[in-house]
Amino acid sequence: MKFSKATDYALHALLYLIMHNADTQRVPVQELASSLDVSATYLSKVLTRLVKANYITASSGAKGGYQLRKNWEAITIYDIVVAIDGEQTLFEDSFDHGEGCKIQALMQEAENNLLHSLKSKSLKDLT
Amino acid sequence: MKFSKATDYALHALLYLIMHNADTQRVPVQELASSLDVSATYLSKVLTRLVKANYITASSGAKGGYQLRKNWEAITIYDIVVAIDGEQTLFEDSFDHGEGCKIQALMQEAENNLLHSLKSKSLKDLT
DNA sequence: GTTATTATAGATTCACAATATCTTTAATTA
DNA sequence: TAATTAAAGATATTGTGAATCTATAATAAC
Repeated sequence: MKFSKATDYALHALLYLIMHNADTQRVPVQELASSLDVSATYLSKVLTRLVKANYITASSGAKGGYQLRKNWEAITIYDIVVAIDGEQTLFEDSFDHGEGCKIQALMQEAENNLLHSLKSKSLKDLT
Repeated sequence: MKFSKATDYALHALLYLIMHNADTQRVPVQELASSLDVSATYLSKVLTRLVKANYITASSGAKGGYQLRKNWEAITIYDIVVAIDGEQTLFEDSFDHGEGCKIQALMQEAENNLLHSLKSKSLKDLT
């Protein structure tokens, strides 16, 4: 019952981009990695998922790096979590008790409260 | 970002106890394990945590087994989760950004919504 | 008391996924 | 062409949940 480190890395990297006006500038992963004091190649792997999901852009070559998209403020925390960790549900019931399983219903409701909260917050709220 | 199987096992074992009037009768782990089709020794380890936390009782020897306590209806799902998985927080921030870290605040709030929901449901809601 | 039954504890193994590193390749700029 | 940077692939490392096995302790029935 934990979020992944990768999600933590992603959120903090995004925060760095936001704080450094990276909607107009590009930031190489080296800079991000040393700022967070984590492995650059691993962080790169994480950020690539955000690129794939179209939440940030990346460009190779000199003066390249990662960059926020224009609409970055609207991206929700939920979006980031899903892009990194996937959509796996928090509670996987090993027992198939069918529709009426109250345990599953109950856990599902709790999880929905979490997800709803994550959906209600966006990157704008980090500023 | 998942609950443990152990919690799943525990909840379903409790449900079995509830459904079999185990507030007056004792149910050996063998019966529970075969009902859920899981390892008996492992399930025993899980249930022992509930015993330690005083949510159920156990007695050794012939005619022994696990039994609900009188006040079982008031036990919340949160209680069970904590007894099994511990109180570890869902989001462990690797970066110490101090009090003002908005990422942490935000994730904490989302997590609180989950926990509040788990606290608002009790074993009585499984009946 | 003896035997059978049951939970508990300890040690250990197993399996798998997250995390991390290394190396190569592709893209881009100067 | 040379330098810089992201992406991809392969592989290693690690941590830990899950599970098993064995031994011990407690209890009931006889």
